[in-house]
Amino acid sequence: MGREAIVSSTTAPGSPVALDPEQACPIAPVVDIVFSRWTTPILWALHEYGRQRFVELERRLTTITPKVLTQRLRQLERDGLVVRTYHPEVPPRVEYEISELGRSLAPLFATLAEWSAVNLDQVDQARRDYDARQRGTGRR
Amino acid sequence: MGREAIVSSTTAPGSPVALDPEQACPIAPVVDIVFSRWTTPILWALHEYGRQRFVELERRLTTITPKVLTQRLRQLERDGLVVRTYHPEVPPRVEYEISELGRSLAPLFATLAEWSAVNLDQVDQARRDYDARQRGTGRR
DNA sequence: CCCATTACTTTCCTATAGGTACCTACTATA
DNA sequence: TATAGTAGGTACCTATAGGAAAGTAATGGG
Repeated sequence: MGREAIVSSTTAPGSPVALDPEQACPIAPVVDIVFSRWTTPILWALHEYGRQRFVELERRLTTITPKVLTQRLRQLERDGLVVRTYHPEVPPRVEYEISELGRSLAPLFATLAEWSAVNLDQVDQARRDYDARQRGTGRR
Repeated sequence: MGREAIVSSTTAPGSPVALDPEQACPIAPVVDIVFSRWTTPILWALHEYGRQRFVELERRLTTITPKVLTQRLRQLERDGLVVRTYHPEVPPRVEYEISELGRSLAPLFATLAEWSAVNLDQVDQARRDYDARQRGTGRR
């Protein structure tokens, strides 16, 4: 999600007040941090399967490239959501696990999983209905 | 997020089992539907401020273009999360509101807002710490 | 006539996350 | 020697969501 600064705040009377980004959508920064193609699955895997090595994550998240896995893990480490532990061994041994802060996302993930289980079918159905409608009359 | 089909499922014994996308991250489809640059703020505004016209949303979400607003609203309508109501008037009057299905996202949004309020500062702090560490020693 | 309102539409461009393909370093083992 | 393991690094390319800028249609009012 974008992160540009938006100057607050006024428009003509009677029309909606244009809001600064925090009020426009206070959850935008979290969404930006946690939800993307690979960040979410990485966090999910660490939550689900616990502490593991780079190559374990790589295998588990089958189609991810080492490049992207590295990038995402670095960012997650920087955000404080993941802890990286280096072991001076050969072959190299580096382990990743969810941090305290990262673990605080667990209720959120649970809510998402719940919503997914209960409602995704309805989204699919809505899409089918919408597409059928589009094939009939045009938009009004 | 990507949605490519991944063939399940086996690797050598003792190593993590590569999973199909649903098990790899069951929340990925929801994330794909709900969380993006403009989808999330649109849903948030409709939840927060209720039924409103295109131009009201546009003004509220200050920097969004009519093109993108239209696209996102179309997709949200298609997903069944938003209801569009056309009024045969001049000037044109079209209103958008959250659907039943869309309203079921409210607990999720509340959890996100809560996490945001409580934890974003820690993310900022973690980033500062990480960056300071990077400026000191290199990575080990 | 011009300007205003509303809800879009169209064309072209940009930014960036991710993808592709190759590579490095350091052992350990056959 | 080659191959294996691990954790990455580098250069270039691609796909796509979003951005920029122009436009349309149908009134209504000054």
